[in-house]
Amino acid sequence: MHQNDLPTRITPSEYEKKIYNEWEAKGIFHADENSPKPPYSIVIPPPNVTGSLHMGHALNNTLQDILIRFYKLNGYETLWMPGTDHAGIATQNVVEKQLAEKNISRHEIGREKFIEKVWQWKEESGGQIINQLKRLGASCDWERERFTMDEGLSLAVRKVFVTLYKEGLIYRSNYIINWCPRCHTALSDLEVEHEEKEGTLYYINYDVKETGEKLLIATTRPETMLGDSGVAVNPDDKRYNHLIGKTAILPIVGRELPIVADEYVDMEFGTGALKITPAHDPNDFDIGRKHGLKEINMMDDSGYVNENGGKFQGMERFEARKAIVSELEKENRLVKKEKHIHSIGHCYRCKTVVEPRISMQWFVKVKPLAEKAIEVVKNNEVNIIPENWKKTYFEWMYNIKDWCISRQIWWGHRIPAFYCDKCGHINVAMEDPSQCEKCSSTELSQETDVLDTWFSSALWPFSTMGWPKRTKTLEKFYPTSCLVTGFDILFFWVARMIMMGTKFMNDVPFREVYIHALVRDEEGQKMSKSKGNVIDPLTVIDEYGADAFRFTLAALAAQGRDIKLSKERVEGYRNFVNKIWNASRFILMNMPSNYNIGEPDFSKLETEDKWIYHQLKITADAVSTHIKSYDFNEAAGEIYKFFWHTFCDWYIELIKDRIFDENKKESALKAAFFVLKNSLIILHPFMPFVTEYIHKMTDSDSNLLNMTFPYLDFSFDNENSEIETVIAIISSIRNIRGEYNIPPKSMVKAYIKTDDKKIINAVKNNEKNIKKLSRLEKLEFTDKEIEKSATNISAGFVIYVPIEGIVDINEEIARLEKERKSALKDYELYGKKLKNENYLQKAPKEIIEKDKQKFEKSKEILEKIDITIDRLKAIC
RNA sequence: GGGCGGUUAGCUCAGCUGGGAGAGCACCGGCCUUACAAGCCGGGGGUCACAAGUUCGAUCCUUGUACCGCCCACCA
Repeated sequence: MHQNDLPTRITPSEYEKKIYNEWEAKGIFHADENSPKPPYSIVIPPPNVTGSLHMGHALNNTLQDILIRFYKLNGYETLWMPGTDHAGIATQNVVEKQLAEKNISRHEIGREKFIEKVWQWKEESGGQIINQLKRLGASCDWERERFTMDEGLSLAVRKVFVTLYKEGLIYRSNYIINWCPRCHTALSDLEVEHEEKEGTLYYINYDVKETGEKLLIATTRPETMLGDSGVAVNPDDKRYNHLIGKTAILPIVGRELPIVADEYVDMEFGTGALKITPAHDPNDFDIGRKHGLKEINMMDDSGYVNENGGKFQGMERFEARKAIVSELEKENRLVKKEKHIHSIGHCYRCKTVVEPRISMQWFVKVKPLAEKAIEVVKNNEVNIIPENWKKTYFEWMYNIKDWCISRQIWWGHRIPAFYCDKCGHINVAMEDPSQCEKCSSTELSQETDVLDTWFSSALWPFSTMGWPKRTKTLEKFYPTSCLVTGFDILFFWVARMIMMGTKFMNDVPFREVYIHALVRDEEGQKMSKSKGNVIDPLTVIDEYGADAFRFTLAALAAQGRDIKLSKERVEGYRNFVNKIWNASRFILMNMPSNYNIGEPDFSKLETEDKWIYHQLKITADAVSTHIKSYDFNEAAGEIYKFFWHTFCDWYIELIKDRIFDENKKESALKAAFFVLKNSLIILHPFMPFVTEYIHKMTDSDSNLLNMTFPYLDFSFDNENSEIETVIAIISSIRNIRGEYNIPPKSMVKAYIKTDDKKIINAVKNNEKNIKKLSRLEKLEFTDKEIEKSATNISAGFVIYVPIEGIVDINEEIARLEKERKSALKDYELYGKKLKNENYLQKAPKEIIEKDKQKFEKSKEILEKIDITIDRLKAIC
C-alpha cells in the first residue's frame, strides 16, 4: 500500500452506513437463546414510536451499546432487545393535530377510524427512530423488535390486568383525579407537572346564617365556590369554635354550607377558615367524604362552567374566575387581594393547567406491589447505580398512592372490562365474554377507556421476551443484566417495572439499574423545541461522525445531573478519530502487501515494544474495570490517553528508525500492529465504525465484534525503565529547545551528567538508544562538560546544552532560581512532614515511603540546581 | 414544607472509599519534522465558594453560611 492511496482525513459518512448494513446483513447482533455462553441482556427504554431521536436517546443508547459490545467482546451471549412505545396521549395528540389541520375532530370520524389513522401514522413514521438508532450504531437484535401494542405484548397486558383485577389489586372507583381539560382524560399524579407561580389569594366574606356575623375565607380559585358544599375550621381554633355546626351562606349562589371542624385546617394560613369544594380539590374531597358533604361538580370536561354554575354556565374556567371576582366586588364581598405563590399542576403532554375532578376511574392498588419492590432494592437484588438514587426511589415507594390507570383516549390498550347492561356486573376475563358471567345477559358493552401507556411499559422486560408464554428467550435472558436510563423516568417506569417484574415473574426485571444524567444545551437549559435550543443528534453525526459523537457522550457521562453538550467537545473527539485513522494509516502503508500478520514473536521484542505492551495491558485492564463499574468517562479517558499520548506520541516515534530499516521493519511492524489491533478492540465499544473500518483493511472477512477483549497475560513490569529514561532525556532536551527557541531541525549537543547506573546503561553505553536519540531529537552526546550551557535538571541527571552566543548567563540563572523555588517548596513541605512524630507514627507506611522518595527527589534536584547556579555565577 | 445535587484553571468538567489538583477546549511561544496542521513540541494559569470542626494531614469526612439547580408534597 502506498501513502497516496489513503487520504489524511477520514470521512465517516463514506463508510458508516456501509458498515452498519454489513453488520445487519450478517446478523451479528442476533442473540441466540440456545447459546452455551453466559447471557448478558439489556432491554431498550422504548422510545415513542412516532418520535425522533434526541440527545437523551443518543446518550442513553450509546451507553447501552458500549455495554452490549463490551460484554460481547468478553464472551457473553448478548441480547439488546429493541422496540418502541405506543405513547398513548402523545401520539394521539399528534394525530389529532394533523386532523385539526384539516378541520376534522376525532369525534367526527369515530373511534375505529381514528385508531386506523393512528396506525397509519405509526407505519409512516415509526421507522424513523429505529433508523436513527442505526445511524448511531446501536447493536440491537432487530429481529426481535417489539412494539407495546403488538399482539404478544397486548396479550401480556391483558393477562396482567385480568390477574390484578381478580386479585382485587385493580379496582374501579369514583374518585378525585387530575383531569386535563384539553386532552380530555384523567392523568396519574406523576403525569402532572407542578410549577410555582404567583397567583392571587382572594379574601371573601361569607355570612353565618344563625348569628349574622361575617366569616372571612381565603381562596386562590374563587370560581370553584360554585361547587362549595361546606366550610371547615380547625377544632382547636378559638376564633371559630362557636361556629361549628352552624351554617354559612355561599355568596352569589346563596347555598347553605355546613360549618365543620377538621384538623386538616391550618389555623395559621389565610383566615383559618377553609371553603370546601369536594368535587374540585383533593383535600376538600377527603374532608367532604369524612363529613358527608355534597360533591357538586361545577365544571365540564373541557373546563367550562356547567349547569351547576347558574348564570356563569358556559364560561371558560378562567373567564369565570374574573366574572366571579368582579361580582363579589360589586356585592362588597371581596375584602382584599394578596399576592400568593403556589404551585399549579400542568398536563405533562400539553402543558394545560389540570383540574382536579371527580370521576369514575380505574386504579391499581400499589401498596402490596410496592412492598416487594422495596425489598428487592433493599437487599440489592436490584442494584441502583449511582447509589444516591436509591433514597429517592425509597422515598417515593414508601409514600406511593394508588395509580390511576384509565385514560379517556382511544389510542392504547382498551381496558378489557365488559359491563353488563342488565345487572351492571363487570366482566373481566382473558377472552372477550359473550354473556354476563352473573346474569347471562348478552347485552354487554366494553369499557371505552384505555390503559395508561406506562402500564404496558411496566411489563417491557418480560413482555418483549414472549411472556405469558414460557419462552426460551425468557429462560436465557431474564432477568436482564442491566437497565440504562435517565432519572426522569425513575418513577414512571423503573419503579413500575420492578413492581410488575417481581409480581409476575417472581424475579427482578434487571440486576442493575444505571442511571445517567440528562443532556442539556451549552447554557444548561433543557433542550426543547419551544426554546429552539435543540441540537439534533443526526446533524451532529452528519457533521462529525457517529464515533466522535458517541465518544463525546461517553466522556461526558460522569457529569452529575446535567450534561452540557458543546460542539467543540465533539470536534475534539472527531480529531481523535482522525488520529486513530492516521496512526493506522501509517502502520498499514508501511506494511508490505504480502505481509503476514501473525502473533508477534516475543523473543524478538525490543525494549520499546515491551514497554508499549505493558502500557497496553494496563490500559486494557483499566478500561475493562471502568466499564464494568459504569465509569464510562474513565474508560474513555484511559484509552484516549493511551492511544494518542502513549502509542502515537511516543511509541510510533520510537520505532520509526526500525520501520525505515529494512532489517528491522518486520519486527517493528508486527509489534505495532499487535498494539493497534488490540487498541481497535478496546476502542470498538466506543467507536464501532472507524475501528471496524480500519480492521477491515487488513481482514475483510471478520468483524471486530467477534474478537476477544485483550486481557494480556504477559508482564514486562520491570523492563520499562530504559524507555522511560529515554523519554525523560528527550523531554529535557525539548524543554531546553522550547526555552531557547532552538529549532527542531538543528542538531543539539548535550552533556549528560549522572552517576545513576540505569541511566548510564540506557543512554551512555547504549548504541541503539544513542542512535534513537540522534534521529528522534537531533541529539548528539558530548563527553565534555561545557560551561556556557542551558541546563535542565531532573531527578537522576542534569543535561547541559552548550549554545554559543544564545545563552545569556544571567537569564539562565534567573530561570534556575525560579525552578529552585518550586523545588524548595517541595523540599520544605516533605522535610517538615517527615519530622512530624505524629505523622510518622500514624500515617501508613506506603505513604511515608512515598513521601520519603518525594523528599529525596526534591533534595536531589535542589542540590543540583544549587551547584549549577554556583557554577554559572562563577563564570560571570 | 421535605429531599437530592452543584460551587475546582478563562470556558466545560474529571478527581473512584482523606496523602498536597487533572483533561479537553481556549491562551502564549516555536515548528508545513517523510502518519496526522483535525497535526507536532514547549509553556503560563487554581488560597479546590466561605467559615468552623475531626485528623499527623481535608478538594475529599462533619456542621453551618451563601448563591445556583432539580425532584417530591394536599396548605386553601
